[in-house]
Amino acid sequence: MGRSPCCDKIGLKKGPWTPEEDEKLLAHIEEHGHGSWRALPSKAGLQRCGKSCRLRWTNYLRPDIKRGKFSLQEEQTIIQLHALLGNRWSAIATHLSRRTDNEIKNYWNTHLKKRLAKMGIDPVTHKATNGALIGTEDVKSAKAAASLSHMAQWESARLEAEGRLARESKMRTAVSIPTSSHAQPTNTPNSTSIASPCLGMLHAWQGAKLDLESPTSTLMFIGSNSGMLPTKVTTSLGMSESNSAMWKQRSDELEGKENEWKFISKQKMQGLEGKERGEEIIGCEEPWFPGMVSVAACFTDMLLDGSSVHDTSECWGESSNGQAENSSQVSGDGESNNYWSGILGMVNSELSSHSSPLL
DNA sequence: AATCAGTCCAACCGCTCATCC
DNA sequence: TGGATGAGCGGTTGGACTGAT
Repeated sequence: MGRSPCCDKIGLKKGPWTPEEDEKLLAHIEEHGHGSWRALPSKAGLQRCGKSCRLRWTNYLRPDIKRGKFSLQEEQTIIQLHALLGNRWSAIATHLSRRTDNEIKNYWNTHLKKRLAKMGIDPVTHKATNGALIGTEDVKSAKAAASLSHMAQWESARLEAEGRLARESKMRTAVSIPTSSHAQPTNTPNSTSIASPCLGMLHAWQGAKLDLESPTSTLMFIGSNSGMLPTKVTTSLGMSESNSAMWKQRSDELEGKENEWKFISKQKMQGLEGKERGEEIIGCEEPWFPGMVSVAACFTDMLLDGSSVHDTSECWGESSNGQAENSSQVSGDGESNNYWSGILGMVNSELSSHSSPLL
């Protein structure tokens, strides 16, 4: 079963990377792109296996990686997506701004999982460990839980479809980008990792606007399966036209971010410490896409209880300020307590009572 | 100051999937 | 069609770091 480790070859180094190795890898990728990872080490003059080079690049050296503490919104997004997707870190990472799957996985295992467990929530099932749903024990909640499970499958399938679209798009982009020493390395994760946090949702929205029957469209699901399309909602995700413009603008900004590529790489090459430079240049504490979590909260709110579908444009209006107001949004009217409001409320209260390092 | 336990995270390993021939 | 190969993903490990005793 499986192949022998690629690093078993004699003479290949393992373990922590030295600054010199980082510099070699960066310089080579900047000039040539990574091409075949297996062939890269010899071309770059590294005594490493290609796999090790790829991991070092994708998890650490890539200039578009955002480092540092996770914001509250990022935490909430991770929790929500984990409830929907499970340990599919790469899928979760596509919805978080420039975070690597490895970083998200580490953060989940070292912080969020423990925090949920501490609060009496099973980090695997996202249910209270006593088996009862948070805050409720009635039939309605059980129904909602069943609904969540079913809808999570839909969402999972939708995300997979998005992923395929992203990969196809990336391949097309890689082909169309002119190859030169100044071009972004082809076939790197950057083209998607930069834009993906909102592109997934954007695609869903755009797809919904263009084709209401799209299999990857959330609207198709909401509309055709439950018939719950809110009348006040102008798009699948409850986006007003003004917010549509905001999204368009934001996506344009995202594309502009790619232009920072070479600049950031060069600064790293000048011997500046990667972490500091990365934060200084890239790091805006503002969430990459401020509406993301609010939308997710509204979406999951709808997932849990179709009857509670409300004017989701509220979420968009609120989300534009980029603040973490989710708990108030998803907490509902008090009677329709749902899963997310339970989790997010508890997370927020936990954070505030323990003076979270994020605050 | 020394020791220990807990935390954090970069890196590795093994597996699966996709692609090519 | 099936084997070989490349790439990606998720689980796990090990060492550095930090705080408590």
